[in-house]
Amino acid sequence: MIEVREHEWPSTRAEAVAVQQRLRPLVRFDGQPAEVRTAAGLDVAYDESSDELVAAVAVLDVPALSVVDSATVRGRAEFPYAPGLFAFREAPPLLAALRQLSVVPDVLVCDGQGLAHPRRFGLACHLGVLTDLPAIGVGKTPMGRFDPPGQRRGDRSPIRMDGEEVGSALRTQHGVKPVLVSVGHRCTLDAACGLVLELAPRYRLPETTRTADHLVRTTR
DNA sequence: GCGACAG
DNA sequence: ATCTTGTCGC
Repeated sequence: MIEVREHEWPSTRAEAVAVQQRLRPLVRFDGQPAEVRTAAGLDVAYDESSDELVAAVAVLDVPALSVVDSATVRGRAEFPYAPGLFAFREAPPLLAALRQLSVVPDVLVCDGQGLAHPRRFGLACHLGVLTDLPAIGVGKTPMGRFDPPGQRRGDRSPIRMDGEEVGSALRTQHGVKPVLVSVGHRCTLDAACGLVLELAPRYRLPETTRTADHLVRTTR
């Protein structure tokens, strides 16, 4: 079973920023699994009220990409959405879903950013640190700047923020808009991109997030 | 002051 | 995130 690190959930934005700065040094870049046999996709969907939500985790076998475990949780958003503070809204229900898994995945594939974040501590870093599981972020909307990568599957270009490289714009399919990959915890950028390509043999997004996404919209 | 701003 | 028609392509 997944053990979640002792942590606190702030009620104001200023406190939330302080929590990020406190947890940021705990991000590690070593300790990757020798081989990824299972990968978890995580996603959250909201109802009309925008505070009632469904969180889901789907664990897929790698490289078969078959679903080996999953969990869903219904709940309420306790923190308003704010750019840079995304994790305080989505991490609580996602952690609740992760606790329900009977299979501990080798890596968490998060919907959003990892180090490609204003304080280098996006959702993927947050979930990675709190569970101490390897984690990566796969986003659809850029937070940093990058030159368009080549048009072929596998082509990538560095994402930069404040002059430093924080991730990769990765083309998962020919001529399709790239996804934004960044390290969350216990992993390298190269390994993260390699994994995303392995998880996205046919569509733009990894099968992990596609499965989790399908799960949250059929659970409402 | 103005624009930008993961999901 | 969510609100939504038609359209192009496999």
